[in-house]
Amino acid sequence: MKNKFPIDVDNSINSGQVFLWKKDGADWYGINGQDILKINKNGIIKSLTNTKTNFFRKNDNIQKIIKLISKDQTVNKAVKEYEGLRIFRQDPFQCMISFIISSNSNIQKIKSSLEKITEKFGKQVRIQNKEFFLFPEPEKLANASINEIKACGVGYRAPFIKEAAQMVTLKKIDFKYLEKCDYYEAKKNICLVPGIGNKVADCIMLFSLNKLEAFPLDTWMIKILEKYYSKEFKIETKTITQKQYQLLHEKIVNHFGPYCGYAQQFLFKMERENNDKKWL
DNA sequence: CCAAGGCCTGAATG
DNA sequence: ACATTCAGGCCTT
Repeated sequence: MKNKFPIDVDNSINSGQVFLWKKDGADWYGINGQDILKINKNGIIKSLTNTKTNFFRKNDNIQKIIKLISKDQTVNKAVKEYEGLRIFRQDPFQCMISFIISSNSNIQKIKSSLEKITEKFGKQVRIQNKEFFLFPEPEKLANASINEIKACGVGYRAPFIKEAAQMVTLKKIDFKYLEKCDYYEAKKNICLVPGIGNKVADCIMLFSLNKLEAFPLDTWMIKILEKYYSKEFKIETKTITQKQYQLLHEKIVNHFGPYCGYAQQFLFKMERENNDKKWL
């Protein structure tokens, strides 16, 4: 049986949601927490450590989701252009650290920092004659010194990373719980971590905690809202304040529906590509 | 509640 | 060359 909605692997990987993926020939290899994933040219995903994974979010009814978000004409255009773009379900701890690092940075730099972190703190493994570094366990980063973390090029975010890892080891952040509770409760909790504000929290929730109503509002999305949605979502203030972010999000869920996170991913991809932004 | 400024870093820009 | 700007924000004042 052929999948009517195949995943566009290249575009999905190059859409700013994951950073530790490398292409080798026709195959992609990626680090996902303590797992190594391989996606072949036919789009078949496999865990090289034989771990159960739902990286491709196979429970999403993508047909229904795309139908719903495509009611919006701009999203509809983006969907047609990047049909196979998908949201992955990644390891929450890795996702959290990745997006703490992402703030006020750029994709190349995020990638380089994360690679250094895996090389310095992650377990080295050899599988299928290839070398990999897993993502470090929370304990490892929680016990690292600020300077060791800084050596990975993360700058002032180093103490955030350490403290975030500590909160995970101390169960002040419990990903299992955050997955179960609703969007608002999860957000309230995750924003207690230093270095995590509205935008980073939304990324973590959308990409790793199964919260498809998360709609990360970064500078690009604000530009998009101003460009295509100046009537629907009027931006009142110069900078997006806490209050503004909340109000905007409510209007956005109302407009795009409960799967607005997918809408965001399509819009973001489209606008970045239109501006010739590099992903690596 | 909002605006403004600082912040690590390194690639890109002038 | 060398200085300045900018990059998928956050936090403090």
